[in-house]
Amino acid sequence: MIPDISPAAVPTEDETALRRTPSQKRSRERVEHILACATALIQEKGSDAMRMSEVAEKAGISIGSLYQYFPDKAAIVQTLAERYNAVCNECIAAELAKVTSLAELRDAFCVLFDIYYDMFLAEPVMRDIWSAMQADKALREIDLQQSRAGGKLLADVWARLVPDTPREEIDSAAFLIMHLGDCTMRLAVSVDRPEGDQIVEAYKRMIIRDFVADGPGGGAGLIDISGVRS
Amino acid sequence: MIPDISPAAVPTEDETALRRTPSQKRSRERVEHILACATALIQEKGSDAMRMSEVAEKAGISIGSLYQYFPDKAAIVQTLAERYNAVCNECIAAELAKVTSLAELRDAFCVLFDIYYDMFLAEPVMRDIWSAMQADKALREIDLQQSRAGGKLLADVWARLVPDTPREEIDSAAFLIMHLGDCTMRLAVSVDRPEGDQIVEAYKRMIIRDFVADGPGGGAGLIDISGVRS
DNA sequence: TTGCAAATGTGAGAGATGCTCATGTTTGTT
DNA sequence: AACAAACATGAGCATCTCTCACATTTGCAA
Repeated sequence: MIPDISPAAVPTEDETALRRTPSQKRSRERVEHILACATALIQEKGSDAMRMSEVAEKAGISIGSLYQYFPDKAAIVQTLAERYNAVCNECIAAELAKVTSLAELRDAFCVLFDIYYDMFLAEPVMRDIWSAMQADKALREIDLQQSRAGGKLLADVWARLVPDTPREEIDSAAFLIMHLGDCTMRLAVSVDRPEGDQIVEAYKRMIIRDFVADGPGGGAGLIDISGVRS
Repeated sequence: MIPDISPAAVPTEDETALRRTPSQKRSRERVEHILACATALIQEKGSDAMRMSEVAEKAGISIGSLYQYFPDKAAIVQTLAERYNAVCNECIAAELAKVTSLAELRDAFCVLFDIYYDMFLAEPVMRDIWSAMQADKALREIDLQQSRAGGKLLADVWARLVPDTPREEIDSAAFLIMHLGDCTMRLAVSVDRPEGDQIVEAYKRMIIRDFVADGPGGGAGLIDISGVRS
């Protein structure tokens, strides 16, 4: 049920963080191998404690070869992050593709966040990488872009279901929902299991209210509710 | 309106991160001075780029004296973070103290998040410190504790207003609300101004629905809503 | 097959930074 | 005045990221 998220499962797309695009087969495999070794080391001791010399040693290559492809340590983290993000976006797009009503949107979100939660639980490396990204200004930008990308997917669907709402408001609400979804998942996996489950459920309930078609402010609760002071 | 949040304004409380508790007046002042200089450097270039040698130089002391009081670089960040957190908790407590109804709770939250947002806008150092904390496992724990502390303040008030709700559910919902409030603020100050304002407003609307006394699921929306699949 | 340029591989070491420790100085107390 | 405890110092150790001059391999054309 959880999508395969291992580095090997997500082949080279953009890889904007690479220093040189490997053209020969040997070096293309090498890049994959480096990423796999780095992932293992991050899982073992965390990306902060992971040393570039260790990555090279584990991959059976020299430190110089490592830097041939990755301009710095952050580039490894960035590449892994982009691959994880791509997987997440595919999940989101797949789940939203079926939606044709607010009720379905509600259901899709429940499923989506369950998958998301399971992915985070199964892949501690994802958490570590996110932490590492927060410390670096350039990498933080990537995290924002990811929330924006997910938000756009949601906003496109949502806008069709509530056509009379200003697109700008939908956009920022969708952006916020996706970003806080991320935050919730990371919070949930940071605490012990039963509490983490409760937290995910609480977030789902919170968001779902904004997709409910009936009731006051129906379908646009997050976007426009009367009686709220600005 | 924004509380004074400069290091000097929040005198020594616990300072659990200090290596040695300064007993003489000279060294107590020195610790304050170190923190002030560190704050200035973080504001100038970020905590990651801040060098321990720079802190010592700016404070006019030797590198050895610096390490006399702070066991490592993270301890400086931690001390500043604890002080900021203390200020935030005082704000929360002050705002919640007046609350005697769900409607007042709703208003208190609007005010609280406005203050919070202004604080983040006025103090870029707070953002930087939070980023630095995320990269370090021990410091991340402090961030969680902060959300828990704020959540407890909220839960105590909330539990009185909806007495028939299981305390456990209130706790995790309150924890989540405070934590996501933090996340929202940091998101809001990471984007350009008008969008940041919209994001804060959207979060307030989202949370407020759960404090609204009338309407379906009134007063406990986040905690228990019928028809939600688990 | 041979020759050659481009691609790839190598690792010693330069440069930078967090932090220690042996030693010197100041403070408060008797 | 004498002494212990607190405080201050900075050269230097340990560690880590990343570079660069040089060696090797690959793909391809003659």
